[in-house]
Amino acid sequence: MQENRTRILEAAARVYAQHGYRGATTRRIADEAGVNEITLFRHFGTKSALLDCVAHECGIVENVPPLPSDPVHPERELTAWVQARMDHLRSMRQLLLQAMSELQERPDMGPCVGHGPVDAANQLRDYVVRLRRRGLLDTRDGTGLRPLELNAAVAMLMNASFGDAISRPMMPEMFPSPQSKAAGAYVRVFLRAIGHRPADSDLTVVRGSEPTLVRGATRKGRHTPSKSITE
Amino acid sequence: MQENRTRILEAAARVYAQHGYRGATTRRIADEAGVNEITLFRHFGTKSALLDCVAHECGIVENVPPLPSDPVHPERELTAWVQARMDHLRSMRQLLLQAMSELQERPDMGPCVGHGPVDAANQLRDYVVRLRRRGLLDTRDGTGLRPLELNAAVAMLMNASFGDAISRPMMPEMFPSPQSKAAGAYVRVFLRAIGHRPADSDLTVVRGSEPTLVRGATRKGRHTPSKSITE
DNA sequence: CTTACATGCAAGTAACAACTTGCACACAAA
DNA sequence: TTTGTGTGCAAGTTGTTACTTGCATGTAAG
Repeated sequence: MQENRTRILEAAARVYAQHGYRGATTRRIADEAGVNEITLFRHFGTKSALLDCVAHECGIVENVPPLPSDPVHPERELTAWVQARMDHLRSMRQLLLQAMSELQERPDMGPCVGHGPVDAANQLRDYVVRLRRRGLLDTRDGTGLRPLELNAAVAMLMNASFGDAISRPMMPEMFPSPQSKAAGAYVRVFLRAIGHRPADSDLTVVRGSEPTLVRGATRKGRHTPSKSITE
Repeated sequence: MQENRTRILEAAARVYAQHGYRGATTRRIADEAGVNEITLFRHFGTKSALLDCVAHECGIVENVPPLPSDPVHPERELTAWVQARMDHLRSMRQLLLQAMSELQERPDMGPCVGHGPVDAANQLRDYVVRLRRRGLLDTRDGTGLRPLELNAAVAMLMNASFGDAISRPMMPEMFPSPQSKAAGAYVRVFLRAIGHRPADSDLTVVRGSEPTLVRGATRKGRHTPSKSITE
């Protein structure tokens, strides 16, 4: 019967997200949980122990489906992935902000911001490498991006989704609207930046009279197929 | 002789940036300022009044030089601009984090995060419009970016610089290294995404055998010269 | 010199936060 | 029934915070 324990943990996460460490008083947490303040101490001993538990149990959510190991339709796949990540980030917005602002003073909440973003960036980098191996990227000399720029592009897409999820509520004018189309727009900009050349099956989607990129020299860039983009 | 007043204000800004509103106790601020705690009250009355002053006087810094109204060398100009913005953001990192995390609970510090980023985004948008008017962007049908994607590209560059300045210390693996080359990399990715076609004078810089983008159809996109990219 | 003002120091108040202790009640397993 | 466990309630302790009052000091202008 540790129903109360989880109630307290969830309440603590909510209160912490809204008020920060110092503002998350034991009284407020107990009230939010609908539990006596003493019960809280009997379960967790101290306030910091309680918030440590919160930090360690909030990082395990991360139910964003991974990018496919076999790229078929990059725009569709990336858009779904970015959208899922943004939804997830939005749901943790306040908690992330608090954890980030207090990370220096109180590294306990570190696991909360944790490795999620870093893992996601690595995932995206690997995906781009796969795209390149499949010849889906334009890699002509003088045109193909060098590792530095590819990493920059990855960072830009990650920061776009992160910043959109975190900052849009406080400065909506800065972000593309409507919000529902932002993820797709970020992905299209990203693909264009890394020189994505749609496969033949995708060319039917193109609306204009001319294809998006110059044809020919199609499989020329294959000379460095196994090179990672980590410099 | 209001030397003490400014000393208190600066100390309050530092302490607030490090500890947040609740953690910025009057005692800590007074100690940091090397001033008796009572002096603080005699000057500002209350703690919240003091921090209000901090919020209103911290927004007036913003010494980032504007983008040139007459684009000549976009990569160079944008890189300098982005670099200056990142330096500025880095210097306000902790203060921004605190203000953002507490903005819901205590909008007093709102002026601190304020309109800086929004203004910068508008500046960048205007700059892109000028680039397009000058025919420096590839605007062929099916290739040129629609307003949604242009806004997305702008948001991505803004968020890249913001996220780099704010988040790099806590997750360095996510960002292109070395840090000193990040701004330039973001700008190159951005320019590539919005279809920047270097002017003839810039073509000498291109290292490869082929020019970056297809020539011809040079001034074709001029049919909508005055259209803003705000949809 | 005197007046005014800014500051420092000592002491205290009222509120609140993190806990503790002691006792009582309910309920379930032994 | 007994025993243990989880919970609630009342009250109190200890420390901190925001803020006040009263008084003494230095210093610069009149």
